[in-house]
Amino acid sequence: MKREDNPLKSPPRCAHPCDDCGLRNNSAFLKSTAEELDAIESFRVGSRSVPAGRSLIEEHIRSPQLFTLYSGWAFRYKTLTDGRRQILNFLLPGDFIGLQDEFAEGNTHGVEAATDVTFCVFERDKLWTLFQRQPKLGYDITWLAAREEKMLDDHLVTAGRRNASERIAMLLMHLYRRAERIGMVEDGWVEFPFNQQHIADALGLSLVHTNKTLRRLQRLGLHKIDDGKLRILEPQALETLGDYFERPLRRVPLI
Amino acid sequence: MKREDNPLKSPPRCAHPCDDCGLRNNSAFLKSTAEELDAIESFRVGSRSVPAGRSLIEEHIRSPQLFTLYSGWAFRYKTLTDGRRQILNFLLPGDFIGLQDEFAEGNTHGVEAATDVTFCVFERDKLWTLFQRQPKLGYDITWLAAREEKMLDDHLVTAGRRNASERIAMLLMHLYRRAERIGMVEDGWVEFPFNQQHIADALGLSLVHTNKTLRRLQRLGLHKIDDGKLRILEPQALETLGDYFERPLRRVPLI
DNA sequence: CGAATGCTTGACGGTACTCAAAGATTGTGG
DNA sequence: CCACAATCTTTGAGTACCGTCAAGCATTCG
Repeated sequence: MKREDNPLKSPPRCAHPCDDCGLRNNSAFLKSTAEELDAIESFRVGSRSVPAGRSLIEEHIRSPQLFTLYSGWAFRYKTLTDGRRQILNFLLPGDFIGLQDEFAEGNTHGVEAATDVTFCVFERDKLWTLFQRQPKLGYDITWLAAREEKMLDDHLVTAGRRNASERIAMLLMHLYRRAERIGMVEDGWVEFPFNQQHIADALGLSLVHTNKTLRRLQRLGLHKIDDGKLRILEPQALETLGDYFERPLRRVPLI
Repeated sequence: MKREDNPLKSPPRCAHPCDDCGLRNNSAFLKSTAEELDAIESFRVGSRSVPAGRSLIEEHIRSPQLFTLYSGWAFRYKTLTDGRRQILNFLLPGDFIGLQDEFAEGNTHGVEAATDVTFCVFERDKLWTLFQRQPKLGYDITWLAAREEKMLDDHLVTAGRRNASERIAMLLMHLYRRAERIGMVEDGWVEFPFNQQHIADALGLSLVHTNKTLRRLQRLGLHKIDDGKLRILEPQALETLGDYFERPLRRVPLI
């Protein structure tokens, strides 16, 4: 008998085997075969939790492990030596974490929990074995990497070529759509555990200017952020302003 | 008897089989086994050339093919609907191109040749077959994707958190180091087929401001750009200014 | 030699940054 | 339960970095 808990709503636990994984019932993800689940199971070495504000991966230290986020919000970031921080992207349940430093010596990203998070842990050294045993899962991982690169492309366009209000419009729609896709929206509200410094660091803006721009869009009635939750009031207006239209989202593989 | 031409120096031609590939003699790349070469060979459907300034991949059109750049410089970019362009990254021989739109409907990047380029063409539909037949090559492709994502991370930090001179310092060092790695530096000079508009679009700056900043760094004696070639005069100064230190570069797989 | 492309420079303006300080909210300990 | 600290948000003032506009110059090419 499966427990089928939903990590998005109930307190997460992931001690159970992958074929009983609450996230896998989510319609945003592709189904895996029994053999694939088996391979994932032996790739996985356990699960961990980290409270909001703490690190999953310390910057500049190559983690010997890979993760799949199971519940909560996190983000990847890098900092310059004088402390300026850039958030690279935001992580939601199902996101596969850590592939980027497959080869880097130092100079790696950090990953921080924005809410309390739970995640599955995989041994990096077993990655190659996984590719051998189940090429399909290797293909899936590549697919996930390509998808994340695509998101980075969009963020780079944002940071490079959009002005402040366009940036904010783009980010809000992006995050909302992604959360919506995996069923994290309830009554039009999404959990939004980011403060204005996070938004500023993601968009390459200063805190003050972020505040003023955010406030202006909210006064215009385009969105609302309240009590750690986000609501989109005028999706079309925000999409047009940000010149950002989320393409139809396919089902995504889950490792 | 192998021809062993060097695509970096002599006029490129790639009608010959992969085990006779000029690029594979380059010490920047990992050696492949005979079986791998065989698999790559059957994955490949031919080679093509495109003159400077023309497209390898049209923006917004999902290419049914994947490429490996064989000779020359190219770049990936995206444009907003009002024409603002952002260059996402630069492509050198050995770079694998097109994985990013593995799933995107429209909304894809464009790829343009900066010099005359030659590249190998692969059938996207055969990618999965390749993973099955040679998981190692699948692993390599993932590796390449992760590496490119890492470069995007760095560019995002640049666009988001560095000022104009820091951006330029970072970009010049980045491009120089990458070109150097595959032996494209001769007497301290690298082919540099980019105009100031390219640099501006890569860094998220205006043309005018790019010009003034570039000029200032050149007057300071940090670098020289002349006749389509770049020379780094003060690598340390540029690295410090850009807060960007290229990590030791490993050998890279070549598909 | 005129057109096209790219580089350079100056003038001016605005978007976004910095500095500063005052609310608002939350958490903590006495 | 209140006081105080800590964190985050908000607002104002002044500034600067960078963008836009405009025009001149250099080089290439047909």
